[in-house]
Amino acid sequence: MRYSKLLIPTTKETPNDATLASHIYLIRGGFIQSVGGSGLYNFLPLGKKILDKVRAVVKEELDKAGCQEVSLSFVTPASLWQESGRLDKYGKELLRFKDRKNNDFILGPTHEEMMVNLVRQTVKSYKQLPLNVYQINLKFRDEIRPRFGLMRGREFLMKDAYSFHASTEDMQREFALMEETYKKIFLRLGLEFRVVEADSGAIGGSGSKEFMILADSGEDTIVVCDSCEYGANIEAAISKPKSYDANTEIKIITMKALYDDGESKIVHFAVPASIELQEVKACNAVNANDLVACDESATMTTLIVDSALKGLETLEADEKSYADISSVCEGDSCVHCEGTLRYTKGIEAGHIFQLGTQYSEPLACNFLDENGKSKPMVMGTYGIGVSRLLAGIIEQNHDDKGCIWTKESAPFELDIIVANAKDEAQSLLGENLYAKLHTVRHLDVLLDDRTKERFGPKMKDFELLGIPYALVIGKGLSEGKIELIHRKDMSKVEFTFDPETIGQFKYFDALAADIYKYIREN
RNA sequence: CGGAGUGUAGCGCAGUCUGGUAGCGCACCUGGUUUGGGACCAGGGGGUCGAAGGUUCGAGUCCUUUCACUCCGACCA
Repeated sequence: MRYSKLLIPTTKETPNDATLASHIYLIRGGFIQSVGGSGLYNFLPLGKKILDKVRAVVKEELDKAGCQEVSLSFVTPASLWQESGRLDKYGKELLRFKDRKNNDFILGPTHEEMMVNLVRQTVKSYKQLPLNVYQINLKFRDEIRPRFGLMRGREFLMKDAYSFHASTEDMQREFALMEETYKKIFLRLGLEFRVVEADSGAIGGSGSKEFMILADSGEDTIVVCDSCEYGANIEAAISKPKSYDANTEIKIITMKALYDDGESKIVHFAVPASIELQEVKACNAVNANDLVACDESATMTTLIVDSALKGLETLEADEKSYADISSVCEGDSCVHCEGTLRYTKGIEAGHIFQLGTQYSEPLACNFLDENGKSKPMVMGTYGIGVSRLLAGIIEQNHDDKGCIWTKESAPFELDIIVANAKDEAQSLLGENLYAKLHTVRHLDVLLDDRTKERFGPKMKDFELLGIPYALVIGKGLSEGKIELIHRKDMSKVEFTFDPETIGQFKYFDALAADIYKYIREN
């Protein structure tokens, strides 16, 4: 494509609300445009192109794994959510509205209900199972505080897959297959990532794993082992139990636990004084929806003691129990291999869950087994934040000049920069190499043929856009030299030819072949 | 929802304290010069100053109300 014809509104100035590299460069590179409303973005031509490429990678790998793509209605009747019981539970993130007949609707933040509804109407027999259906569609979550551009928008593109099985074993087999499939997707996109054990949160279920893109700007803290594969979100991380003696100083934390039905109760947690309480673990230990800070209370009715202290403390309470509620610290030992655990930051870009029958039971998504007996289907659910992946790729691949897209995500494979588009020889070579590489060899080439820009801005735009290679046709031309620049490290390779042959079409083919070969082999 | 802040041209900002013709940089348009690292000269277009109400001869500026957005905390792909 020709730069002169494309809508690529790059800017020199940074938008004032952007702090994260991905946010800054996606806006400055003209990939996306803020809509003004918070957490809402338009995708401009280049952003859309990248989104489609990333989406294609996701689709290809899922299809290879036997998943089937569908597309669910974005607007969801509220009655379905009433059925699953989530309408009241989900809270303000769920955007609700009415149509002209005063019927209630929501914009889907996730689509378990819709997908279960699809399947329960069409699948009746064990012979039709297993089934894994997915869609890559918009989601809307009315986030309390959207921020960081595509990292946490209110409207975002997500791949959500749902699998349906006749047995837990078969669901677990699919869960493992999805884990492998996700790894392939993340590898193809050129991401450095880690699969970690996670807390299931609002989606529910057990045995969930998160796919974390490693980046300092990540919002999640993850615990990783330096000698084995073990990794876990800090919310779910465990370490080798530490030993304490009776003299260990103990601290007690008082919190208020909130429950579904609006009830709440004061709970006390006891952990070694040197260790932090892990709130998510603590919350799970009392089966609460949420824990909030509250004033200290001397009367202990409900007490949860960290299991590491079992038998060592002398605390008394009406209701006393033990649970793992302590935070894993850096330097702790791995439960699997004696290695040392350390913290790192990650961006949650994928999450896979073993759901069981949590949705199939209330929504009566049943099938008849070999004995003609009706049973709820066993489900798994698997998500990838597709638009978030774009942000993640840039968080991991950028420098102070701009984006550095990975091979499968780059908006173009090559940027042919004609340094001075009014120079006839330069322009001629640019046009002909473009024809040879793009039209004949099907390399995805951007021809920077702009006559109004000089060399400087063209280089700046190349750096900002993060195209893997630039071919610079400029001053060296009269000596038979053109340069290929690697965006990643800005290193240069020269291609030479006899300057006498400039203008003779047949020689372009050999040059184009050299360049093509070089790009494909590096 | 708690705390802090900001709304003035497409973007980034000044002007508000002390009321008196709405400005600057970038971007954009025209002409010319330039052409390997965000060029230069000359000319030009673009604003209900977030909104509503009030005070005043006169409001971007003062008063009241309201809306939106951003940043820091608790939730999420």
